[in-house]
Amino acid sequence: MRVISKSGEYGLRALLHMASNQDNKGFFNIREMSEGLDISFHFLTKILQVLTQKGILQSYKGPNGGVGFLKKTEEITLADLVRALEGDDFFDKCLLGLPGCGDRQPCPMHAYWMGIRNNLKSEFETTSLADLGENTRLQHLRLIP
Amino acid sequence: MRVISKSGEYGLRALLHMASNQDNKGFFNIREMSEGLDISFHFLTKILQVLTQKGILQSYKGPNGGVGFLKKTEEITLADLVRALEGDDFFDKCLLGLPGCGDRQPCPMHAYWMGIRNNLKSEFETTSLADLGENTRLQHLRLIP
DNA sequence: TTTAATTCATACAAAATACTCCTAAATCCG
DNA sequence: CGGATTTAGGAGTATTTTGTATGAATTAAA
Repeated sequence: MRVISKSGEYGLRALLHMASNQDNKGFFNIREMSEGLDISFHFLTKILQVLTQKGILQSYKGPNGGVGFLKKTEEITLADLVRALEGDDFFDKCLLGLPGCGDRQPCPMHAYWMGIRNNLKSEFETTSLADLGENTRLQHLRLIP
Repeated sequence: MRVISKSGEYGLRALLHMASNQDNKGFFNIREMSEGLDISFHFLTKILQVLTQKGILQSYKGPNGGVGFLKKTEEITLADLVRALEGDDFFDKCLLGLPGCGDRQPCPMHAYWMGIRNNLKSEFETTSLADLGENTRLQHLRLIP
Protein backbone atom coordinates (compact mmCIF):
# COMPACT_ATOMS: atom_id res chain seq x y z
CA MET A 1 0.00 0.00 0.00
CA ARG A 2 1.48 3.27 -1.07
CA VAL A 3 -0.59 6.06 0.38
CA ILE A 4 0.40 8.48 -2.32
CA SER A 5 2.00 7.88 -5.69
CA LYS A 6 5.58 8.74 -6.49
CA SER A 7 4.48 11.76 -8.53
CA GLY A 8 2.39 12.87 -5.58
CA GLU A 9 5.36 12.60 -3.25
CA TYR A 10 7.56 14.62 -5.59
CA GLY A 11 4.88 17.24 -6.08
CA LEU A 12 4.32 17.62 -2.36
CA ARG A 13 8.03 17.85 -1.67
CA ALA A 14 8.46 20.57 -4.26
CA LEU A 15 5.49 22.53 -2.98
CA LEU A 16 6.66 22.28 0.62
CA HIS A 17 10.05 23.54 -0.43
CA MET A 18 8.46 26.44 -2.23
CA ALA A 19 6.15 27.23 0.65
CA SER A 20 9.02 27.40 3.08
CA ASN A 21 11.24 29.52 0.86
CA GLN A 22 8.92 32.24 -0.28
CA ASP A 23 10.98 35.31 -0.87
CA ASN A 24 10.52 38.49 -2.85
CA LYS A 25 10.49 37.32 -6.45
CA GLY A 26 7.90 34.57 -6.18
CA PHE A 27 9.12 32.33 -8.99
CA PHE A 28 11.11 29.17 -8.48
CA ASN A 29 13.46 27.70 -11.06
CA ILE A 30 12.48 24.09 -11.65
CA ARG A 31 16.00 22.89 -12.37
CA GLU A 32 17.35 24.31 -9.14
CA MET A 33 14.53 22.67 -7.23
CA SER A 34 15.06 19.34 -8.96
CA GLU A 35 18.71 19.41 -7.97
CA GLY A 36 18.03 20.55 -4.44
CA LEU A 37 15.40 17.87 -3.95
CA ASP A 38 17.08 15.05 -5.89
CA ILE A 39 14.20 14.65 -8.29
CA SER A 40 14.61 14.15 -12.03
CA PHE A 41 14.28 17.56 -13.67
CA HIS A 42 12.09 16.40 -16.53
CA PHE A 43 9.81 14.40 -14.31
CA LEU A 44 9.39 17.23 -11.83
CA THR A 45 8.69 19.59 -14.69
CA LYS A 46 5.85 17.40 -15.82
CA ILE A 47 4.37 17.13 -12.34
CA LEU A 48 4.49 20.89 -11.81
CA GLN A 49 2.97 21.35 -15.25
CA VAL A 50 -0.09 19.49 -14.04
CA LEU A 51 -0.28 21.65 -10.96
CA THR A 52 -0.16 24.68 -13.22
CA GLN A 53 -2.95 23.29 -15.36
CA LYS A 54 -5.02 22.65 -12.26
CA GLY A 55 -4.64 26.21 -11.10
CA ILE A 56 -2.44 25.60 -8.08
CA LEU A 57 0.62 27.18 -9.67
CA GLN A 58 1.38 29.71 -12.35
CA SER A 59 4.40 29.53 -14.58
CA TYR A 60 6.62 31.87 -16.48
CA LYS A 61 8.88 30.94 -19.36
CA GLY A 62 12.15 32.48 -20.38
CA PRO A 63 15.22 33.56 -18.44
CA ASN A 64 14.56 33.76 -14.70
CA GLY A 65 11.25 32.06 -15.35
CA GLY A 66 9.81 29.38 -13.14
CA VAL A 67 6.72 28.41 -11.22
CA GLY A 68 5.02 30.20 -8.35
CA PHE A 69 1.88 30.02 -6.29
CA LEU A 70 -1.31 31.52 -7.59
CA LYS A 71 -2.80 31.88 -4.13
CA LYS A 72 -1.28 32.43 -0.71
CA THR A 73 -0.02 29.26 0.86
CA GLU A 74 -2.42 29.96 3.72
CA GLU A 75 -5.26 29.50 1.27
CA ILE A 76 -4.03 26.25 -0.27
CA THR A 77 -5.09 23.19 1.66
CA LEU A 78 -3.49 19.78 1.73
CA ALA A 79 -6.78 18.44 0.39
CA ASP A 80 -6.46 20.70 -2.66
CA LEU A 81 -3.03 19.29 -3.34
CA VAL A 82 -4.02 15.68 -2.87
CA ARG A 83 -6.93 16.14 -5.23
CA ALA A 84 -4.72 17.85 -7.82
CA LEU A 85 -1.94 15.29 -7.55
CA GLU A 86 -3.88 12.09 -7.04
CA GLY A 87 -7.32 12.64 -8.49
CA ASP A 88 -10.44 14.54 -7.56
CA ASP A 89 -12.23 11.47 -6.30
CA PHE A 90 -9.72 10.39 -3.68
CA PHE A 91 -11.89 11.32 -0.74
CA ASP A 92 -14.93 9.64 -2.21
CA LYS A 93 -13.60 6.30 -3.36
CA CYS A 94 -14.70 2.95 -2.00
CA LEU A 95 -11.93 1.14 -0.12
CA LEU A 96 -12.69 -2.06 -1.98
CA GLY A 97 -12.82 -0.38 -5.36
CA LEU A 98 -16.44 -1.29 -5.97
CA PRO A 99 -17.90 1.21 -8.41
CA GLY A 100 -21.51 0.76 -7.29
CA CYS A 101 -20.68 1.27 -3.62
CA GLY A 102 -22.48 4.10 -1.89
CA ASP A 103 -25.11 4.82 0.71
CA ARG A 104 -27.70 3.15 -1.48
CA GLN A 105 -25.79 -0.09 -1.93
CA PRO A 106 -22.95 -0.11 0.59
CA CYS A 107 -20.12 -2.60 0.59
CA PRO A 108 -19.42 -4.16 3.99
CA MET A 109 -16.76 -1.59 4.72
CA HIS A 110 -18.66 1.40 3.45
CA ALA A 111 -19.87 2.95 6.70
CA TYR A 112 -16.66 2.07 8.48
CA TRP A 113 -14.38 3.48 5.83
CA MET A 114 -16.49 6.56 5.26
CA GLY A 115 -15.98 7.54 8.87
CA ILE A 116 -12.23 7.21 8.62
CA ARG A 117 -12.04 8.85 5.23
CA ASN A 118 -14.13 11.83 6.28
CA ASN A 119 -11.85 12.38 9.23
CA LEU A 120 -8.87 12.38 6.93
CA LYS A 121 -10.67 14.69 4.56
CA SER A 122 -11.55 17.30 7.15
CA GLU A 123 -8.05 17.04 8.58
CA PHE A 124 -6.55 17.69 5.16
CA GLU A 125 -9.03 20.42 4.42
CA THR A 126 -8.11 22.37 7.52
CA THR A 127 -4.37 22.09 7.00
CA SER A 128 -2.76 24.67 4.74
CA LEU A 129 0.50 24.52 2.89
CA ALA A 130 1.64 27.37 5.10
CA ASP A 131 0.97 25.28 8.20
CA LEU A 132 3.15 22.48 6.87
CA GLY A 133 5.87 24.56 5.31
CA GLU A 134 6.67 26.55 8.40
CA ASN A 135 9.62 24.67 9.74
CA THR A 136 10.79 23.13 6.53
CA ARG A 137 14.43 23.06 5.58
CA LEU A 138 15.75 21.81 2.27
CA GLN A 139 17.63 18.87 3.67
CA HIS A 140 14.44 17.57 5.23
CA LEU A 141 12.96 17.15 1.79
CA ARG A 142 15.87 15.39 0.18
CA LEU A 143 16.16 11.69 -0.33
CA ILE A 144 19.79 11.64 0.63
CA PRO A 145 20.20 13.70 3.80
CA MET B 1 -3.91 8.02 -4.99
CA ARG B 2 -5.21 4.55 -4.50
CA VAL B 3 -5.46 3.82 -0.81
CA ILE B 4 -4.97 0.12 -1.31
CA SER B 5 -3.68 -1.78 -4.32
CA LYS B 6 -5.83 -3.91 -6.57
CA SER B 7 -4.45 -7.08 -5.02
CA GLY B 8 -5.28 -5.67 -1.61
CA GLU B 9 -8.82 -4.95 -2.66
CA TYR B 10 -9.28 -8.44 -4.06
CA GLY B 11 -7.77 -10.03 -0.99
CA LEU B 12 -10.00 -8.05 1.32
CA ARG B 13 -13.08 -8.83 -0.70
CA ALA B 14 -12.35 -12.52 -0.64
CA LEU B 15 -11.66 -12.53 3.09
CA LEU B 16 -14.83 -10.58 3.82
CA HIS B 17 -16.79 -13.07 1.78
CA MET B 18 -15.23 -15.92 3.69
CA ALA B 19 -15.79 -14.25 7.03
CA SER B 20 -19.46 -13.78 6.33
CA ASN B 21 -20.03 -17.29 5.02
CA GLN B 22 -18.37 -19.43 7.60
CA ASP B 23 -20.18 -22.68 7.71
CA ASN B 24 -19.40 -26.16 8.90
CA LYS B 25 -16.62 -27.31 6.59
CA GLY B 26 -14.29 -24.38 6.89
CA PHE B 27 -12.64 -24.54 3.49
CA PHE B 28 -13.53 -22.33 0.57
CA ASN B 29 -13.02 -23.28 -3.05
CA ILE B 30 -11.02 -20.54 -4.76
CA ARG B 31 -12.65 -20.98 -8.15
CA GLU B 32 -16.13 -20.60 -6.71
CA MET B 33 -15.05 -17.48 -4.89
CA SER B 34 -13.39 -16.02 -7.96
CA GLU B 35 -16.60 -16.50 -9.92
CA GLY B 36 -18.82 -15.20 -7.16
CA LEU B 37 -16.66 -12.12 -6.73
CA ASP B 38 -15.77 -11.49 -10.38
CA ILE B 39 -12.05 -11.79 -9.78
CA SER B 40 -9.66 -13.63 -12.07
CA PHE B 41 -9.22 -17.12 -10.65
CA HIS B 42 -5.45 -17.28 -11.13
CA PHE B 43 -4.89 -13.83 -9.75
CA LEU B 44 -7.01 -14.50 -6.69
CA THR B 45 -5.18 -17.78 -6.20
CA LYS B 46 -1.91 -15.91 -6.10
CA ILE B 47 -3.17 -13.39 -3.58
CA LEU B 48 -4.60 -16.03 -1.28
CA GLN B 49 -1.35 -17.98 -1.58
CA VAL B 50 0.44 -15.03 -0.05
CA LEU B 51 -2.08 -14.87 2.76
CA THR B 52 -1.42 -18.56 3.36
CA GLN B 53 2.32 -17.97 3.45
CA LYS B 54 1.82 -15.12 5.91
CA GLY B 55 -0.15 -17.32 8.26
CA ILE B 56 -3.55 -15.70 7.82
CA LEU B 57 -5.00 -18.65 5.94
CA GLN B 58 -4.37 -22.37 5.65
CA SER B 59 -4.89 -24.34 2.48
CA TYR B 60 -5.74 -27.83 1.43
CA LYS B 61 -5.09 -29.37 -1.95
CA GLY B 62 -7.09 -32.00 -3.77
CA PRO B 63 -10.80 -32.52 -4.31
CA ASN B 64 -12.89 -30.38 -1.97
CA GLY B 65 -9.72 -28.53 -1.07
CA GLY B 66 -9.53 -24.81 -0.59
CA VAL B 67 -8.47 -22.15 1.84
CA GLY B 68 -9.70 -21.43 5.34
CA PHE B 69 -8.90 -19.26 8.29
CA LEU B 70 -6.21 -20.31 10.70
CA LYS B 71 -7.61 -18.19 13.51
CA LYS B 72 -11.09 -17.07 14.37
CA THR B 73 -12.19 -14.03 12.42
CA GLU B 74 -12.67 -12.29 15.76
CA GLU B 75 -8.92 -12.58 16.27
CA ILE B 76 -7.88 -11.28 12.86
CA THR B 77 -7.65 -7.51 12.70
CA LEU B 78 -7.89 -5.28 9.68
CA ALA B 79 -4.38 -4.13 10.50
CA ASP B 80 -3.14 -7.73 10.17
CA LEU B 81 -4.68 -7.95 6.73
CA VAL B 82 -3.37 -4.61 5.53
CA ARG B 83 0.11 -5.57 6.66
CA ALA B 84 -0.12 -8.96 4.95
CA LEU B 85 -1.56 -7.57 1.74
CA GLU B 86 0.29 -4.28 1.42
CA GLY B 87 3.50 -4.65 3.37
CA ASP B 88 4.55 -4.76 6.99
CA ASP B 89 5.75 -1.19 6.99
CA PHE B 90 2.54 0.48 5.88
CA PHE B 91 1.82 2.04 9.25
CA ASP B 92 5.38 3.28 9.59
CA LYS B 93 6.11 4.80 6.21
CA CYS B 94 6.85 8.46 5.61
CA LEU B 95 4.16 10.19 3.56
CA LEU B 96 6.78 11.78 1.36
CA GLY B 97 8.69 8.55 0.87
CA LEU B 98 11.84 9.86 2.50
CA PRO B 99 13.83 6.91 3.80
CA GLY B 100 15.70 8.87 6.47
CA CYS B 101 12.52 10.38 7.90
CA GLY B 102 11.86 9.68 11.56
CA ASP B 103 11.73 11.34 14.94
CA ARG B 104 15.42 12.03 14.67
CA GLN B 105 15.28 13.76 11.32
CA PRO B 106 11.63 14.49 10.58
CA CYS B 107 10.34 15.66 7.24
CA PRO B 108 8.00 18.65 7.43
CA MET B 109 4.99 16.39 7.48
CA HIS B 110 6.35 13.84 9.91
CA ALA B 111 4.60 14.87 13.12
CA TYR B 112 1.42 15.73 11.29
CA TRP B 113 1.24 12.50 9.35
CA MET B 114 2.26 10.37 12.30
CA GLY B 115 -0.76 11.60 14.19
CA ILE B 116 -3.13 10.70 11.38
CA ARG B 117 -1.42 7.41 10.65
CA ASN B 118 -1.46 6.30 14.26
CA ASN B 119 -5.18 6.97 14.44
CA LEU B 120 -5.71 4.84 11.39
CA LYS B 121 -3.48 2.18 12.84
CA SER B 122 -5.31 1.92 16.14
CA GLU B 123 -8.62 2.01 14.32
CA PHE B 124 -7.55 -0.88 12.10
CA GLU B 125 -6.05 -2.74 15.02
CA THR B 126 -9.30 -2.70 16.95
CA THR B 127 -11.45 -3.79 14.04
CA SER B 128 -11.72 -7.50 13.40
CA LEU B 129 -12.69 -9.33 10.27
CA ALA B 130 -15.71 -10.58 12.20
CA ASP B 131 -16.79 -7.00 12.86
CA LEU B 132 -16.67 -6.19 9.17
CA GLY B 133 -18.04 -9.43 7.83
CA GLU B 134 -21.21 -9.41 9.89
CA ASN B 135 -23.69 -8.00 7.45
CA THR B 136 -21.92 -8.93 4.29
CA ARG B 137 -23.77 -10.40 1.36
CA LEU B 138 -22.13 -11.71 -1.77
CA GLN B 139 -23.61 -9.13 -4.09
CA HIS B 140 -22.13 -6.38 -2.00
CA LEU B 141 -18.68 -7.62 -2.83
CA ARG B 142 -19.16 -7.97 -6.55
CA LEU B 143 -18.06 -5.45 -9.11
CA ILE B 144 -21.26 -5.85 -11.10
CA PRO B 145 -24.19 -5.76 -8.68
C1' DT C 1 -3.54 -47.57 -8.96
C1' DT C 2 -5.54 -44.55 -11.96
C1' DT C 3 -8.16 -40.36 -12.50
C1' DA C 4 -9.94 -36.03 -11.26
C1' DA C 5 -9.84 -32.01 -8.40
C1' DT C 6 -7.47 -28.63 -6.39
C1' DT C 7 -3.66 -25.53 -4.65
C1' DC C 8 1.35 -24.21 -5.71
C1' DA C 9 4.99 -22.43 -8.65
C1' DT C 10 6.72 -20.27 -12.47
C1' DA C 11 6.88 -17.99 -16.66
C1' DC C 12 4.79 -14.93 -19.67
C1' DA C 13 1.61 -10.87 -21.47
C1' DA C 14 -0.71 -6.53 -20.85
C1' DA C 15 -1.49 -2.31 -18.58
C1' DA C 16 -0.27 1.32 -15.57
C1' DT C 17 3.16 4.07 -13.62
C1' DA C 18 7.60 6.16 -13.49
C1' DC C 19 11.09 8.26 -15.88
C1' DT C 20 13.88 10.22 -20.22
C1' DC C 21 14.57 12.80 -24.30
C1' DC C 22 13.69 15.94 -27.87
C1' DT C 23 11.50 19.84 -29.91
C1' DA C 24 8.42 23.87 -29.61
C1' DA C 25 6.93 28.14 -27.51
C1' DA C 26 7.63 32.08 -24.67
C1' DT C 27 10.53 35.44 -22.68
C1' DC C 28 14.56 38.20 -21.78
C1' DC C 29 18.76 40.59 -23.14
C1' DG C 30 22.20 42.15 -26.19
C1' DC D 1 16.35 40.84 -34.70
C1' DG D 2 19.11 36.83 -32.84
C1' DG D 3 20.56 34.06 -29.35
C1' DA D 4 20.14 32.19 -24.74
C1' DT D 5 17.09 30.53 -21.08
C1' DT D 6 13.31 28.36 -19.31
C1' DT D 7 8.67 26.01 -19.21
C1' DA D 8 5.25 23.14 -22.31
C1' DG D 9 4.14 19.17 -24.80
C1' DG D 10 4.58 14.88 -26.80
C1' DA D 11 6.82 10.66 -27.83
C1' DG D 12 9.53 7.08 -26.31
C1' DT D 13 11.68 3.74 -22.71
C1' DA D 14 11.90 1.26 -18.26
C1' DT D 15 9.89 -0.61 -14.25
C1' DT D 16 6.11 -2.18 -11.49
C1' DT D 17 1.65 -3.93 -11.11
C1' DT D 18 -1.98 -6.58 -12.85
C1' DG D 19 -3.61 -10.43 -15.21
C1' DT D 20 -3.11 -15.08 -17.99
C1' DA D 21 -1.45 -19.65 -19.05
C1' DT D 22 0.73 -23.92 -18.13
C1' DG D 23 2.41 -27.57 -15.64
C1' DA D 24 3.83 -29.76 -11.10
C1' DA D 25 2.51 -31.40 -6.47
C1' DT D 26 -1.01 -33.08 -3.33
C1' DT D 27 -5.14 -35.27 -2.03
C1' DA D 28 -9.53 -37.86 -2.58
C1' DA D 29 -12.18 -41.21 -4.65
C1' DA D 30 -13.35 -44.71 -7.99
